[in-house]
Formats: sequence, structure tokens, C-alpha cells
Amino acid sequence: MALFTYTFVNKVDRKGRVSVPASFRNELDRQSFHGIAVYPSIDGSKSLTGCEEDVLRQWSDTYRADDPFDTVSTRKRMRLFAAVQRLPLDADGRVLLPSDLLTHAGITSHAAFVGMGHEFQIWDPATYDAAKNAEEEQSAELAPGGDQ
Amino acid sequence: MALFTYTFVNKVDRKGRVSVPASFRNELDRQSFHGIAVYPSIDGSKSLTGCEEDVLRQWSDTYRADDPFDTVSTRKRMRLFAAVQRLPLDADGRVLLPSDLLTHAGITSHAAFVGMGHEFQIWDPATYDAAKNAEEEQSAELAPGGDQ
DNA sequence: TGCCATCCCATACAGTCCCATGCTCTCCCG
DNA sequence: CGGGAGAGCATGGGACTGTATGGGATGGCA
Repeated sequence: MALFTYTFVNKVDRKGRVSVPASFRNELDRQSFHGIAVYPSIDGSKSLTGCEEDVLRQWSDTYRADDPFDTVSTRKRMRLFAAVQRLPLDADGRVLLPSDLLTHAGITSHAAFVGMGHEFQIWDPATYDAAKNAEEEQSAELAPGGDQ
Repeated sequence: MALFTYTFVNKVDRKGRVSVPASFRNELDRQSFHGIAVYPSIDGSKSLTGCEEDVLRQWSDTYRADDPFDTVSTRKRMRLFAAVQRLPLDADGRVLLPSDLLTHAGITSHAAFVGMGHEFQIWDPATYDAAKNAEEEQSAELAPGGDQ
């Protein structure tokens, strides 16, 4: 399974294209669909989350519609899958980020690809720095011993 | 599992390459990915921590992305993986240290590889000496019985 | 026919590969 | 025990390849 690490900042050209970092692309090579799945992050942050298409299938299994009366599961599946877009990679390793996703993340000229293990997030670099700083302050207060 | 010992100071050439000490490389030989994983040390010191890539897979398993609605896990995975870079070894046993990691550790011309058991740290030699001296004074106070 | 996505090509630069050098350590043989 | 050959290692540099990025051409859909 793919393992995304490190943070890369790439440029968004005026057509809305971005190069997916080469080290991320290498992690995708094995799967059938030549591209990535992207959706607005569920944690409420101004960011996008991306992953292999295969991960979607796993979630689909996790939140299967075994019980049609299970409205929680129904809502979760709607929230998850309704906004997921599958973006194909072009020959040069770029994807075209749709304008609604760009708007959601506040991305204009640059996009930061943040590795998160099995998945990654895409942020506007400035927004990401701000969120990271806020996060660090918070965990410094809450867990002086650090977590591990 | 790898066991890194002793301290080696190697030169960083103008391309940013450093030889990983041969005795460290020997510890890595068994794993599949021929390289190391490097990230800014979590203890807040101006240094980098390195380990076998296999450790990443363990983290990845510990903090799985099974449940996309688990936002706590999401934040942990970001903190873990966003700053980890996997560096492949070239044929001569060198790695290319990315400029932001060099900057974080204040490394310019030389890099000290410090064995720490199943992981190691990478310091600017001067910074390391200073930190070591401060550390020794402190442990002299804390443990008058002495450390060897 | 106009817009937009896709495809293709060009380019600059960084990363990677490969080879050469000099040093040190080890091993082996006299 | 001494010396020479050879192997391993750190380091430097040149050449090549891959990557990120820009722009033009093509084709489909409204």
C-alpha cells in the first residue's frame, strides 16, 4: 500500500494544473487507475485530501449499506463519496484541480502536498503554515510531555 | 533490527550529498528499500533523526487511515509523516539531504552521524558539541553518582 | 463557433549515475 | 616482523536523466 511522506510545494499554472510530486506518483504506480482521488477534507480544515483509488473501495466496505435503516452510515457515505473526484494524471504527471476544490482550499498560485501515510492532503501553503503553527501551540499546552 | 553506534563526521559536498557511514549502511542492508528515513528531531533540538524505512511502515500500521472520520488520527498522521523524507542511497552510499532539512539542523559543510541504538541523529558538528556539553553539565547535576 | 480539457512538445534545472582519486585498513607473504 | 598488494571507504566531478513548468495545438462538447 502507498506510503506518502514529506511535504512538497508545487506551482499551479493558469490552467489549474499541478504536478503531483514524483515520490507520490511512484507510490501510485502499482494500481490500475492512473490517477488520484481527491475530496474536501472531512476534518473541516480548508484543505483537500487525496489518496489511491483503492482506498475508496476499502471505505466502501467499511460503510457498506448492509442496513438500509442505518441513517448514520448513509449520511457518512454521502459525505464521503459525493464529493470525491477521481483525477487522472496526464503524461507529465500533472492533474487538473477543479475550480470548486481550488476554492474550497483557497489555493491560488501554489499547492502544498502533505504526506500522511496512506493518504495525503493538499493545502494552500500559507493556510497550511498557519494551521500547523496553531496546532503546535495547542499540543504544547495540552501535552507538555509530548505524544508518541 | 538495526543497531547504530558511534559518531562519524562526514563532509557535505556542494551538491548537498553526504556519505552515510559504512557501519550504519551495513545495518540497513537487509531491508527492502535501500535508503533511510530522515525527519526533524521531535525533541525540538536542532538536529535530524534517521532510521530504517521499515519503521515508517510500522507507524503507518499503528496510525491506519481506516476511518476517514477519525480526525484525531488524521492530525497524528500529519505530524508523523509530513516532515519525514525517504532518502535513497546512491551506488556510493551517499544520500542527498534536502535543503530544508539542512537548514533546520544548521548543517553547512559537515554532518555528524550520531548512533543512538535503533535510530541515529544527524547534527552540525559544532551544534552537536555545544548540545553535548550542556547535556553533560546537566547530568552531572542530576546524577552525582555519575554516568560512565 | 467558442470554451475547455487533453495531448504534445520545449526548456531549465535539480537529481542521479558513473567513474576517478586518494586515503586507510587488512591481509598475506617473504 | 616488515612491507607490499588489495579491498573498502570517503570524496570530487562530469555527463546524463527525470522532474517541474510553460505554452501551443488538437479535439470534443455545448
